[in-house]
Amino acid sequence: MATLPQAFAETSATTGSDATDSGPAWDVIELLFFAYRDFVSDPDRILGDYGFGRAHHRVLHFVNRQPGLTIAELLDILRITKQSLNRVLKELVEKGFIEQRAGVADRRQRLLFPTAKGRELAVALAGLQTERVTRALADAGPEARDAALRFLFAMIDPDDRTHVARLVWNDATTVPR
Amino acid sequence: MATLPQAFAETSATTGSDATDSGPAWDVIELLFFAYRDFVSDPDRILGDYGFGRAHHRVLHFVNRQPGLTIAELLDILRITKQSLNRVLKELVEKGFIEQRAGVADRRQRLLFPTAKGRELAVALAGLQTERVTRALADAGPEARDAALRFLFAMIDPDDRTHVARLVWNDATTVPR
DNA sequence: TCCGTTATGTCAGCCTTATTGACATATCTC
DNA sequence: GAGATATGTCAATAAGGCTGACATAACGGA
Repeated sequence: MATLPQAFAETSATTGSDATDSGPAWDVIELLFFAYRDFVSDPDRILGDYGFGRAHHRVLHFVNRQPGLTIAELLDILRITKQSLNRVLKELVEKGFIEQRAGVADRRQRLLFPTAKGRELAVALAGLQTERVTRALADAGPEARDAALRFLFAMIDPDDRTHVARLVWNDATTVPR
Repeated sequence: MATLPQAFAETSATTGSDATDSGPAWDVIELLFFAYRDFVSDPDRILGDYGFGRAHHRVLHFVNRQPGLTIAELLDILRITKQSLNRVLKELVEKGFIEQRAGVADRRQRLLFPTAKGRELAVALAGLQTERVTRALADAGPEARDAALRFLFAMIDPDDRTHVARLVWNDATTVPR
């Protein structure tokens, strides 16, 4: 299991796990920064080969995970403007990684689906990140997994948690209604 | 304590905590995305008032945490080019949030220090993020804290962990050598 | 059927944050 | 004194975001 520096244990023991107002949580803030910095850096090389960036990755990821996703749902997940989304989405469609189909019940909607090529790339990218995650979980000890997931989930805006929970844990694909 | 959806418990029970190659770790990947998305969004409003962006936040944060930081060290932490750093750093200096002093032993170095104003802003921004972190840790249960920290630490590139550990847990300020 | 609303697309312009490449200056070290 | 190092700077470019305005098609209720 991962060994943390002595100073870590001290801080941990001193402040305990209570949420006393003992100043900023520098350690958590910084570890989140560094963890995320390295986490998103993995896919970069592959993405470069296709002329894609991180924005494309995010779009492809969620379309792959929720086939039939609408533009509006995607905008809500990514929290960007439709103009920004449209640029990267257009490129993903042009290069054959994502397909659009008109909604069945509501034909104004454009439902987004990954192509075979799109699924492949999405899974390859997720694979890279999974390597890091898996190694980290192994490193952090068996009991860390649930705790880490609970922590990450609790970091999300309360209003959004139901929505996120549905995205993350419902395998049910978003099918044209 | 935070209640996770039924599906979470099922996945958790099914896959256990072993690192069997059971496909991409979609849940961890996505929770990291959502947690970080909301985590960095908190300071945005305040930053806007000063005409600053997230890049300024990162620079100010680490200078405040490591007074006497050199340009080279900052570049290594942020993983950006010196040109990118210089733009935001210049603005932070011009607006009186950061001061530069020549190194004592090596006068080529520019040591970076926060001003009183700089410390205030850095602490205010960290305070916002600490609120979220504290609430999340409380939500996730007392035993989650150490596990979450171990997980985040283990997500960092192995080569970088010693360096990060020094930054995060050594309270010793980086003093002009 | 008509009308207001909704889902999406698009044009134009702008900002922030990053990049590469080239070159300059001061200082350190041998 | 010579080469390496720490930093600064100019110029051009790209990626990814933004606001605002306007267009189109389809939905849905009166």
